[in-house]
Formats: sequence, structure tokens, C-alpha cells
Amino acid sequence: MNTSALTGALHEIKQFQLFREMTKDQIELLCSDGTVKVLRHRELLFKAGDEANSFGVVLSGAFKLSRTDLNGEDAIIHFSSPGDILAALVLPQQSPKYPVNVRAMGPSRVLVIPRDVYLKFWLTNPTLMASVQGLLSSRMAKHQHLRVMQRAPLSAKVASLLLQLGSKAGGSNELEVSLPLTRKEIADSIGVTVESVIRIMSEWSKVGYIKNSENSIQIVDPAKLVEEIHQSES
Amino acid sequence: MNTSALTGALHEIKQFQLFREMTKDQIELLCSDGTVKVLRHRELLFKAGDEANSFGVVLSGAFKLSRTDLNGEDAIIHFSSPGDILAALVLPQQSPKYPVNVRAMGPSRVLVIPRDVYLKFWLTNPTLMASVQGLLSSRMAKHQHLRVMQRAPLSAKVASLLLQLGSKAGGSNELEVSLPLTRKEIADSIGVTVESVIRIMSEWSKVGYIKNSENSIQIVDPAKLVEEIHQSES
DNA sequence: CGTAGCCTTGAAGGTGATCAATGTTTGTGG
DNA sequence: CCACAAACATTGATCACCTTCAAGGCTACG
Repeated sequence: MNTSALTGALHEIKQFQLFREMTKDQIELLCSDGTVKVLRHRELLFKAGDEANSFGVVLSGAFKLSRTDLNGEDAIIHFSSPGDILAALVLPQQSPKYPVNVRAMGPSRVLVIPRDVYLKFWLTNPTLMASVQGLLSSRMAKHQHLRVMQRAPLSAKVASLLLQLGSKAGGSNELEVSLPLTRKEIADSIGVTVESVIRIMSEWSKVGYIKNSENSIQIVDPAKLVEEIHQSES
Repeated sequence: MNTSALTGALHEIKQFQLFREMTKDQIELLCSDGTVKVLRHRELLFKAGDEANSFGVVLSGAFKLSRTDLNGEDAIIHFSSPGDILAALVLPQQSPKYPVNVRAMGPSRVLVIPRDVYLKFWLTNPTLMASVQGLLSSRMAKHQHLRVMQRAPLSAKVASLLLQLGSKAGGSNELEVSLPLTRKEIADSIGVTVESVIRIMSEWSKVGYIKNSENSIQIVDPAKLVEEIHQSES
């Protein structure tokens, strides 16, 4: 593999919350035998059901975690951005399998690390485990949030997802969803059909709540989307 | 607090997967300053939003983890049975809050342990952390499963939940749901209305797929419920 | 230049929500 | 121990929301 790519990756990794308090030596240990893998749009990193003998730290781009339902449709479980860890949770099990498909959204890079390293160096590092639990906790929180929204109307679900994925951009209070997110992916995340998502979002585009830039979604008026969520109250 | 209750609890705990490989001394350390709390049906253990300064290990009975949605309705996140840990995931955060309400289902007992003990003794024990991640992993798997089922018809969702909660009973291939589960709780778990759940389950009772014993549900014919799930394939 | 992935719009139909009323069981205090 | 309230279970009628199906356009990329 490319050693210089790895060295570069170690520098990138230092920026992430996960490794904030780590020394350079510690980081090198934690990433032993790591390799940087570059993926193109839609390329598969881990396949659900495969033996999980390595895990990943997202360096750049984004990944979607999904499972295929009985009709062959995708159900998207989670979006991972830089700094997120992939597949770590299942590694302590004996002969673990990946529970989900992990697929790149746009060109992406990930640091792939063998399972042994996790068992030996990650699990034994309390500071790191605290951070890992933090990541898992926020992922769990998103699952819970979706569960709470399940009975809300479709518009509230879409609004909720966009606000969750959006981050601050520009001087105003506008938000921007930085993922290259398709309507289909939005639909698969909240468990509805593409058509329904399109109908809602076209409406919002028309009245100026949101705007479609080049492969990113601008939330022009977040307050209106929040309103959309609260309209579901009885 | 009652010391003899605690001593008894330490024996119970030894049976759980979580502490299988621990020595008696280790267990005592991990449960330092723990107190056994006895709760009645519907009694609240942790309240969502409260400061999380302790966590719990379920000893007997069962607990439901839920959040209240915008309409004041409950959304049930998870059912915890003996051996499960409660609220551990959020403890590493600075000034953590309980993310959910934790409420007893029927008379229940739980070992409540201070947060410090988790930070000091749990996080620093790799073997234990591996087990904890195992529990979290299975909880995450259930969330994912529900997500996959989201587009399936209501009957498939109910069938899926019952099969998930059921455990082997009797000599035949019958299953039994040991929780004192109400129709409303089933509805709140899968995000539908009570009435819909009742309509489905009455139907199943009539044709003999399931049976209502005293505060427990018998799955007489699991195969038929599995069939119910697969009918949703297109 | 053709195919694959994505976006869009319309019409029709069904599934599950809502609302309302009533029965049943459990628990509690007088 | 009875009366009353609260929680839980049930059934029916109506209707809205979202799905399904179908057809077509747009853009990117090999």
C-alpha cells in the first residue's frame, strides 16, 4: 500500500474529536496496519453478511449504511461523515459479520484497520472508548428520533431529516446539506416512496423554503421547516 | 440501603452474560455503591431530560424505554429484560442527560450504580466493554430491523415484533412473549395505532395463530407469522 | 449515442388513521 | 367490601394520506 497516504491520513485523523486528546504515538498505535482506501461514487466498502475482519474511520466524502428489505428495496440506516467510525460495534463478537452495506456517496476516502487492532488497542483505551460511546450515542439518538417521528406526516419526516443533516452555511441562518443526497436516498432514510418526497420538496422549492444547488440542498428558511414539523401536533 | 439485598443482587448478576467471566471481587468493584431499587408496575426509574448520574443493570421484571412525541404520545424505543444495562451509553458525555423515560413493566428490580463507577471501573475493563458493545450492538440491530420493516404492511410489523420478543416455551415450537405487553405498547413500538394492532391480533386469535394467556401472549403457530411477514414481498 | 440513474407529474386505489361508543379489568379509597 | 376511577380492550364507520402504477424528461458517462 501507499505509505505516504497513510502518513497523511494520520494527520487528518488528529483533527477528529475521536483523537483530540491522543499523542502522535498513540494514534500510530491505534492505526497499526491501517490502509487508506479510496472509493468512487456508489462503490461498496463493506457488504452486509460478510465476515467483519476490519473496521474503518471515514477520512473524506461520505458513506451510507443500508440494508436491503424483502422487496429488494434499500433501507438507509445511517449517513457517516468524516470522523465517524464504521463497523466498530460488531467487532467484539466472535466471528462478527457486517450488519449493513456500506457504500460511498461521491468520491470518498476511508482508513481501514484490522479487527485485531480494535480488540487490542481500542478496547483497552478508556479515553477512546468514551469517545466511541459518544459516537454510538449520537447514532442511537438519531434512531430514536426517527422512531418518535414515525407517526408524524410525511412532510414532518422530510423536514426533520433535512434539518438533522443540514449544517450552518453562509452568514445568514441558512443551512446546507453537504451530502450529495438524492430524493431516493431521502425516501429510503425515512421509509417512504420517492414520489412522495419529490412532491413535498417540489412544493418547498416553489415557495422558497429550500433551493437545489449543484448536488447539495440549501435550506433557505429553516424556521418554515421547523413549523412544518410542529404542524403535526394535534 | 439494604445490604443483604445487594449481596443477593451480586449473586444474581453473576448469571448474566455480561459478568460471566468476572471474579467475585471484580463484580463487587464494578457494582461499588450500587443499590437495589424495587419498582412497581408503571413506576418511573429514569426520566428523559434528567441529569444522568447513575445507570442500571436490570435484575428482574422488565423495563420499557420510551420518548414522548409532539402529540404527547409515547414512542417505545426498547424493551429491557434482566441482564440488560440501562443508560450506560450516555455516561461518558460531560453532564449527560437521560435520553429516554425508563419505566417498569410489572414489578421489577434494578441495580442502580453511580456514574463515577462506570467511568472508573467499567470503561477501563476491556472484557466488560466488549460485552457492553455486544448489548449495544444487538439493540442497534433491532433498530435497524425496524427500519427495514418500515415500508412493510402493518401485519408484518406486528408479526415481526412478536417473533422478536417471543422465546421458546413448552415442548412444541410454540413461542411465548414473557413481557406483560399491552396492545398499546405494541402499537407504540412499531408506530401505529392501538386499533390497528387490535384488528390484526384479534384476527390471528380467531384463526389460532396466537393465544392470550394471563398477561402474556402465546405464539401458537410461529410459521404463520413468518408467512405474514413474507407476504409483503412484491 | 445509448444506457443508466435520477427527477417529475398525474390518476386511481387501498391501507391504516381518526373518531366515537362501549365493554372489561384492575386498582384504590371511603 | 363496595364504588368509582383509571387503564386496557374492542368494534364499526368514514375518509385522508400516501402508495402504486404508468409515462416521460433530464443529465451524466462509458
